[in-house]
Amino acid sequence: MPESSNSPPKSNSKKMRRQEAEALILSAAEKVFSEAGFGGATMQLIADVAGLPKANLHYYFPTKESLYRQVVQKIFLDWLKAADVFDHADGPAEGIGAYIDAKMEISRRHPEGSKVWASEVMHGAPVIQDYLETTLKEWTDGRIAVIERWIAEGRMDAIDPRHLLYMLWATTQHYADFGHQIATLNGSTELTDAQWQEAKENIKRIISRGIGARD
Amino acid sequence: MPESSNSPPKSNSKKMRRQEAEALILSAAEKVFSEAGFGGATMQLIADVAGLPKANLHYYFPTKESLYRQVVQKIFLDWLKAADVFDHADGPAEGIGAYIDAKMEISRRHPEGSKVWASEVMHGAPVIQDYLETTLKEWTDGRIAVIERWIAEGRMDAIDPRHLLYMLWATTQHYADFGHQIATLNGSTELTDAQWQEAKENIKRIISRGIGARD
DNA sequence: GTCTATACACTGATAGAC
DNA sequence: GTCTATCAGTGTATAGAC
Repeated sequence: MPESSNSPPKSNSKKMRRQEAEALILSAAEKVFSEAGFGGATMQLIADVAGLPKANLHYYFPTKESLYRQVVQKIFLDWLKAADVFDHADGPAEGIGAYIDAKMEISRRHPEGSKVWASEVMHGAPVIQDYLETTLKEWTDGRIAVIERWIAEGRMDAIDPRHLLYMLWATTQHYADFGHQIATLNGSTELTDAQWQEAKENIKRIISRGIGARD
Repeated sequence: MPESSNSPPKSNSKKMRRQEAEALILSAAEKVFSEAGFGGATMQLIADVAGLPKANLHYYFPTKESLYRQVVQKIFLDWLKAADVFDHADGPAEGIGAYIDAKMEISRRHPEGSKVWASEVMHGAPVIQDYLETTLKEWTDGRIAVIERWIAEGRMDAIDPRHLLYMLWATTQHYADFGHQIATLNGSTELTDAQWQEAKENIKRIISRGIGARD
């Protein structure tokens, strides 16, 4: 056995260290990109947050843009996965309610990702334009079909599904993207558990009644 | 009359030129800041868009940050002024409906301003934190009082005014801040007049019914 | 007031020792 | 694989001619 390239322990260990390093860098990058934007973020600052020398970042991610691209991709996939609750529901109040809960939980637990996504889209989606045109468009069309079925079945009013989805995205992501403004208006304090609960309940109630959900 | 500092024509002419130049620069800066973010924007690019040499920008605005500050301030004031329709209304459906119309019109006509504002808040409002704590807080408290009066008068359901306002801001500004995503999902075409009208009607209908407006 | 030329700092990226 | 030292390029800001 002259070949050692397949020896499991060493290979695994190497892969592990690489994955750990990449995850560490991606996490630091998400934080810095969300706070400073792509242009305002520096590789030096990301390296400092990750606790690594700057050159290591360029070893794992050749350019600043490639690092940013992976950050945005990771956010997009997490976000899509969490959105699947939409399908496992009988009617609009249940499905949309679960979707609001899921998205509000993301806004609360991972506001950085939401901000990076918002910033990317606001600047014309230079990096993830293809995702918008393919994956996001397909997901959206699928959800529109579900909503149209609910309408056809008389389970909710005849609301334009597209504008309903935009309202759901806007309202839930607002609590992440504009979290600083909300906290300031809240007496410069982060929302409490109870206030997050109130926010969810208010949104679900307004939208559920607003679309005439009857499930 | 040895003093000529008060001579109206010359003084006016000078002031006019200064105001014109400042307005030109502010307009170019708003555009560039909204497309590239504060960190991504360069004084050179703003100068090119304005059609002026770079040094002229520093003559009218000493630093990049001072220029950015004035852009954000201008947006904030325009936005506050347009929000006053809230008060000249008898009930929630009329007042909130007019507010939605006004904010959607801003999103449509001045999406750049909305994006700059969003970016500023997302990055922790480093420049306009004091506005959030004073002017915006006062405006918000005033509108909360109006909504609470409507609730007390039985003109709408007992919705938390704060979360209702956040929903209004989120939904209307989404059409500016995420306009690129919406256009992409619209077949890579900007929304037509009719689609903007549909958006407004859908939002007003969902929210008006969602809060049980009875005016 | 306006513009050209330039100073000075910083950034992304890399070379090369370990 | 990891890190120090460094380069080339670009950014803000200013000095000084006009």
